[in-house]
Amino acid sequence: MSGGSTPIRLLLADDQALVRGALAALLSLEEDLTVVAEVGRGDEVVPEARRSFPDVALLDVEMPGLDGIAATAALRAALPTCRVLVVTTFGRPGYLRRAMEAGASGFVVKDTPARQLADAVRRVHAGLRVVDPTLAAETLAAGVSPLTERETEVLRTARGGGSAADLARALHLSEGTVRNHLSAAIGKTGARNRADAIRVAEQNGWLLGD
Amino acid sequence: MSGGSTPIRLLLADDQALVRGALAALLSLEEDLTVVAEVGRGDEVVPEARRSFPDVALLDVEMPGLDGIAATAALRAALPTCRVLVVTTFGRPGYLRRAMEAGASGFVVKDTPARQLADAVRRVHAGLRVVDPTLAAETLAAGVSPLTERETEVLRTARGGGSAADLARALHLSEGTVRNHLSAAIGKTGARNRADAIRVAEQNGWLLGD
DNA sequence: CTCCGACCATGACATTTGTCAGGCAGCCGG
DNA sequence: CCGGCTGCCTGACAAATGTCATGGTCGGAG
Repeated sequence: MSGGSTPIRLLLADDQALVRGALAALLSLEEDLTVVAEVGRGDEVVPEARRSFPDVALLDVEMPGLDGIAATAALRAALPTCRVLVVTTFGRPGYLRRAMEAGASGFVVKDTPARQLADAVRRVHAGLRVVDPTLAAETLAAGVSPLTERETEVLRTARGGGSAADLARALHLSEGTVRNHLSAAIGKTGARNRADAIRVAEQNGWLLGD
Repeated sequence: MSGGSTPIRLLLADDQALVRGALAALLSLEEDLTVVAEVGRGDEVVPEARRSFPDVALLDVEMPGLDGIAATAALRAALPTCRVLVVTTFGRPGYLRRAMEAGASGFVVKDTPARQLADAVRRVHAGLRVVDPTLAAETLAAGVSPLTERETEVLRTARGGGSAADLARALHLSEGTVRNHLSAAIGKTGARNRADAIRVAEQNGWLLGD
């Protein structure tokens, strides 16, 4: 399969060192793959990529510094020839959508069989797109976020657990306005209360952006 | 290090197939270690262990079927000679305490360096205990759960997101009583409201039991 | 036995939260 | 220009949530 040609150069980004190292070990077993860089933070992806010039970058979504989606966009801008394969724990529908919009070539969840990962890397490197079909269906079903910008912002701030008055102060709004945005979000998500709405929105990946 | 003696037999349990496979690849690089079984659910640990007789079991905490703590206890009861090393994503203070109480010999979080994992396995196999020192300190600081049995039960049920009336019906209590338990929990956790209290309790691993 | 403390349970009360109708600004198609 | 639409903001009202004082039960210490 690999012949004698140059191996595919990989960059790994995952905040859990153990997983990162384990993935490196797994992928290094393949003759046609070589891991040239590992980082543990999203904001280290581009600087490291500039040094090591990988062909494919495997990025986790949940990372400190910069999330995997933002890192994808930054990397695509800095090194357009480098393909991105997003490898994540949670198959949140919105994650897939955002990742593809940011320029990722593939999206794989961490409970896919280990043997398929190397193939996914090869396909991405060959210019193909790789997505979990089940997840793709869910993404289409869930659709794009129904939340308006303000609603999203309020929900995101509300994750901290503060009261409506706290949110109002943080966002420079009236307390009533905050409650109204929350109410709208509750209605749109089909939730029963504030906490529930936050859960639903998070599960669908609607709280990602800035 | 390994010489010519029999290698240490390992069982791996993690719900994320990719991580499981990657860990297997990582550990298989060591001459004195051999992975004899892999499972993706907590309730498969004991049956599989009865077949393959591992020397050390690496268990994740978050697993479907049976959580890693319960699996630890079950495995210790079924095969007392098999040591358990818990490998988890979250360094929740309560997790460590519960794991050790359940009979685990070691506790490692997934952002420890990959190279240390094999050593941890060897130490556990040799009868030593392995714990992340930072986490051990946090555990002592956080102390044992201050929540009473009922409070814990109410909080756990409240995770679903239902209203106080729903909880009252589910637990066969008066609505006022439910609110009172919640209020007590809020006070003890230092939280500002119900949702916040749930977060704090979860972070500390106080919501594990049945 | 009696007291004491811990836990559980309950209803009354104040605060917070969720809902609603309505006002304001921008934007688009006619 | 105008009506219709969407999103943002606000205050008033009803419903939920959180707090408190109180009483009941059980088990251990004195």
